[in-house]
Amino acid sequence: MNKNSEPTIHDIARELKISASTVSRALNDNPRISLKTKEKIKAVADSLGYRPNTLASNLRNKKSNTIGIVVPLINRHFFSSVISGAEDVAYKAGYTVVISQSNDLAAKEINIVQSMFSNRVDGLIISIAMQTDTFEHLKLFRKKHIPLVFFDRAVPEIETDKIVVDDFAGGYRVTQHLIDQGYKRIGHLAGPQNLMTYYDRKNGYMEALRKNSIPYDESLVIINTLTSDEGVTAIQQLMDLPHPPDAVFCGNDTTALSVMIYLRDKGIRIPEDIGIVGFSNEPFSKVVSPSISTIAQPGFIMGQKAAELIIRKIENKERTYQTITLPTELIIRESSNRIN
Amino acid sequence: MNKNSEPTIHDIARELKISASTVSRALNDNPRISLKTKEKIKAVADSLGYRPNTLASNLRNKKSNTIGIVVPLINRHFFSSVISGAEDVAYKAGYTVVISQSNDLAAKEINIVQSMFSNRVDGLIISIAMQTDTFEHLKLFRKKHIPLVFFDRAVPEIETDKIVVDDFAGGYRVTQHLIDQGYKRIGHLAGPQNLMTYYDRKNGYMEALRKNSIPYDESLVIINTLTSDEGVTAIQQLMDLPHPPDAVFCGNDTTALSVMIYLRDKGIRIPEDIGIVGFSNEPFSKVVSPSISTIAQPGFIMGQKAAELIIRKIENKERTYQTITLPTELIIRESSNRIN
DNA sequence: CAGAAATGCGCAATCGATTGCATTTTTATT
DNA sequence: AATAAAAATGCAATCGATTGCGCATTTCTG
Repeated sequence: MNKNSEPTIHDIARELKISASTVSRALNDNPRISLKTKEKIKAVADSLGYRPNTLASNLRNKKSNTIGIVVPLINRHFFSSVISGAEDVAYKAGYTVVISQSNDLAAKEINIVQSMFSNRVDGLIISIAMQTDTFEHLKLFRKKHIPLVFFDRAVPEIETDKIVVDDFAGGYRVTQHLIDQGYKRIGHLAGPQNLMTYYDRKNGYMEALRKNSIPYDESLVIINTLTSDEGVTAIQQLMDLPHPPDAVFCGNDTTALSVMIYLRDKGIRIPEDIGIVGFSNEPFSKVVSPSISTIAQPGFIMGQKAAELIIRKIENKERTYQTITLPTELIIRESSNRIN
Repeated sequence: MNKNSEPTIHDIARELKISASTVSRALNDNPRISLKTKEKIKAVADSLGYRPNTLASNLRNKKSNTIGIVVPLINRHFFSSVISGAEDVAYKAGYTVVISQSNDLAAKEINIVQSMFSNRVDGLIISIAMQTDTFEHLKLFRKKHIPLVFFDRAVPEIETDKIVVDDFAGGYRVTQHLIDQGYKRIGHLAGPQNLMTYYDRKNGYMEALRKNSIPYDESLVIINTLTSDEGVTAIQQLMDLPHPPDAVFCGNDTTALSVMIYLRDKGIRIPEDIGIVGFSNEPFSKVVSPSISTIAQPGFIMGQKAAELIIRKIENKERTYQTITLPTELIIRESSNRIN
């Protein structure tokens, strides 16, 4: 073997004066090779410190054993949980996971997806960027029959596997819970309505009102991008109403928190005076005081399911697509619990 | 070209009745090919929907343009921040990032690292698992001259690039701060001492005591793996001492929080009765009540630096190793501030 | 206008592992 | 012992892109 390069099956073959084919088969436990030969080969492989070159193997097998994951931002709890869950399953199934973040920019997302294609990933798991509005880069995967799974933020017009949470039910349950707690005027901080997730949450909210014969009051619903600051602006606006709300369903935990801090500073008690519920069950929601009632989205499980699904597709060539809707869980904490 | 497989440079060559070499050179803008030919080739490549097969290219070039990152757990703010920063830099430099998590298990870490080797990553960025105590799998990278960068949790006995935070200074500053706040008996929840990070934090703590002529009391220092539960066990043990501490420097924010919750339930006031400081500035530490004083570790920046460093090594073959120590920042919040 | 120099391109080997088919070796059978 | 059958192994092509070397064509030089 060449001095400064890795040993290959040919080096092993030369050492034993046999052919590389035999070495390859032996290392893959092919029954056509006798046990005795296998043992000799494995011994030499060990002594040479041989490690198979996955690149070569992948090229020949036209399979990279790699799954691509694209998220808006790695450094966000929900997404990193999904990644963690997916990595977990993928690893156990012998797959490597390559990860990129779109930073919520369509241009970067397109780049990433194409690069993953060139890297011949066996499948792609993606939650699209907020900005993304063309989908040619994703249709490419469909066209080439490379498994594609959306999670959380899916593209309705692309028919493929999807894993989402039941945002509608989540919004519904939050609202019903607030009603059950005796709150009468329930406001809602909603996210961008072009994203199905936020759209569905709001619809769930509206449906719960309807079911309880509570008239829908548009002035109680504010739509923004749900940042901390926008939460403050929104709650100010709500509290300035002639009839301010006595409960607010916040589109995420971030705004729930900023709303709570604002109200606390105004001397308004939570949950006695105003009930607050968030969404997503961010780690902090459990530990702030008062703790924030919220909807748990099973990020880790979503990741696991996404990986399981895509691996089934990669390996079985199933041709039917499914949309898995994971149930959400309402976690009742202090911020909305004034009965018990 | 074969019906159900991707077009290759040979397909382009056949189409134009030229050789694959020319196509390859044209697509790589090799000056040996005339402009006219290049244009023709690129036109055909486009019309065929050609995408280079990175696997083949990587095999031939013995370079995967891939950087491996191994962290204990993806789904943790500090680590996901590092990943995010590293991905950012790597992407801009044309590298793909593959990620795995060791779950703090040595066995899995060894597996992952070997698999990354087989995948021929061009470099490896790693923060070792708590459990890891043999380093052959990492020495392999050194032996083969594949760039290796440690971040946060480094291995002293392996000479390579390292990016760490100044844990010693962090521990020192936390302790000095508690002393400045008038706390007299300062305990410490330390992490596994085989990890330099925790070892250094503890040494910083001890040094600050020494500088302030406070005798070191071994019974005030508890070493465990800093989980939430172990935080509780530890604080119980400390409070059961004949002379319990009036302040605790917790090795991370997780234990700081569980300690605080335990004390609160016991009716002990923070920071009046006991001062608490954590480490790492987890997102929740700012928003819990009382908010937790802590040490900020610049995760995103560490990731960026790590990626920059490893890319320089990959591309320049620098042979000198450096240890970059990033400064830490003491963030004083409510849990330890009883003077102002 | 012959010869030199530059330009443009192709041949074939290479990267390392895999595999269909062929060949050799061993074992079993008559 | 001869032959069939079974077992073990080798040959050579392949995956797709890259590149050193060489050949052919064009352009330049004196």
